[in-house]
Amino acid sequence: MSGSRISTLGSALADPTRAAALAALLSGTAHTSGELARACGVAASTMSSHLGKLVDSGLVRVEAAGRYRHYRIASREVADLLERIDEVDLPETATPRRPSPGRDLSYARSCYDHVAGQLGVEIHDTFVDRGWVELDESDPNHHGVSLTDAGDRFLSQALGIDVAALATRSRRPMLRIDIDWTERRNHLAGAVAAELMTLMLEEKWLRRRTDKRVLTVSETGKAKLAEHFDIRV
Amino acid sequence: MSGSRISTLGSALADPTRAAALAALLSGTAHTSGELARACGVAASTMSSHLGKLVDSGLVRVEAAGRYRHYRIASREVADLLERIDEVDLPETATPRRPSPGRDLSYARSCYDHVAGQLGVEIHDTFVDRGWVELDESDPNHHGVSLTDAGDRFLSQALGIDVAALATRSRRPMLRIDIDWTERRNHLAGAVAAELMTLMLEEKWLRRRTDKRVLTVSETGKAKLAEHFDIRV
DNA sequence: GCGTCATTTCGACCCGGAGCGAAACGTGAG
DNA sequence: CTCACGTTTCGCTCCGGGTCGAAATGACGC
Repeated sequence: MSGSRISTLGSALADPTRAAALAALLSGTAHTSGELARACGVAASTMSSHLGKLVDSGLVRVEAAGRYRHYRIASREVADLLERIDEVDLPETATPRRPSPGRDLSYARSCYDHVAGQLGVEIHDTFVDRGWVELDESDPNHHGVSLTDAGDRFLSQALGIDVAALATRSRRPMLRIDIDWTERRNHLAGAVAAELMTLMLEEKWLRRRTDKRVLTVSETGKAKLAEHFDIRV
Repeated sequence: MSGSRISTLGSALADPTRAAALAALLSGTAHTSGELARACGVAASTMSSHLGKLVDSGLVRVEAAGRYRHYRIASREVADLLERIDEVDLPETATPRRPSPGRDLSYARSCYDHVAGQLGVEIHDTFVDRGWVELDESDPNHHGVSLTDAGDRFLSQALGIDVAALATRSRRPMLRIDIDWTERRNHLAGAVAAELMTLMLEEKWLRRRTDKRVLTVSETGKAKLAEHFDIRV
């Protein structure tokens, strides 16, 4: 039955060490087996065993690279799922009141290759409010989100992102919306969102912290976010 | 770290018996401890232990009812998450080619309280194609989906569903879209979708099979689906 | 070829937890 | 009150799997 699928995936997620490895990989960057072993505080052999299970389960994919092996999350779909699991609201969990330490840590973070967290939500809202995105009805079977002319203009003139060029060199969807309807917190994903985060990192608006998923906003970033998105950090 | 949340939830899902119990509960109806024990083929004491863990994890909620105790999925959000986990495409899993036995079994099924599966997708597509739903921009902080006048008219005239009355007696969102962007398969959820499925069951368009999640389309249903939604089963 | 280094495989240990039956608890019926 | 029945708790067994160190494998550089 379908239940066995759930338990199989659940088993893969059940171990704290594997979950820590996945959390590290959720930054979107690949890591070697040794890096992950050190990061999670276990022996290399232990991490090797865990990574084997994660690969078998289909959550993680591995590429040979000389004498190293690079592990990464298998797909954006998997990354999205893991983020959703990480954020789902479990009613009975006595809600450990995470506003205190949680606010700063979760204000901005990366989800695979795009910006999520509160900052991701605010960027999304700006795109919607200013009419830079619209529901794409052109193809009846493709209820996606597409960039408006105004959105395209903003990206090229203000940020120097050439969406047309991006489309030619990347086959993935240009723009998606990762949605959490129950929380009414959406953020942008897809190639454009990935490019946007890359730019923010390269231009040093954002910096990765030691925990690779957490992003901090620099002084430059505060100014730029206010200038371009009217976001006050 | 956030990883521990994932592993906690993973542990709750890791056991096949617990997964089977969750699958049974995903039909949206409540079940007693004994029913679930028989359905999953384990002793009552074993199921009691599993249900205790599921309640502790926040996935399941329980209500005392005389000398019975009714267990149900904790929230729609949890049901949505479980459905997503159940359907996520794990690349390396050697994709067991599910079209053969999967097609019939998954054509129509219930997800908590609304119709999902291929039929759910087709109903959603009809609502979109005919302009019965639209992106709700009225409240800038509420990027939901709302029924258009045409949609409201269809529901009341063709099916006798009074959306205004529904809104007064139910505080939950009238309409949501459960989205799987990567698969481009969306289906309708929310109070209206729940009411729609209830009507289809009462009017015997659909019938629950022994596996409570699976729905079969009756002859009446085929005619009605063709008439109202132009869906050929 | 040989040493080095990252990684995986093997063997041994041990703890968590899934399973059952029996007994205890709680509620409803007579 | 007492019995019947659904459910939970307890005590127990047993298996799976997470952990490590040691040894084997595979690549690179000299």
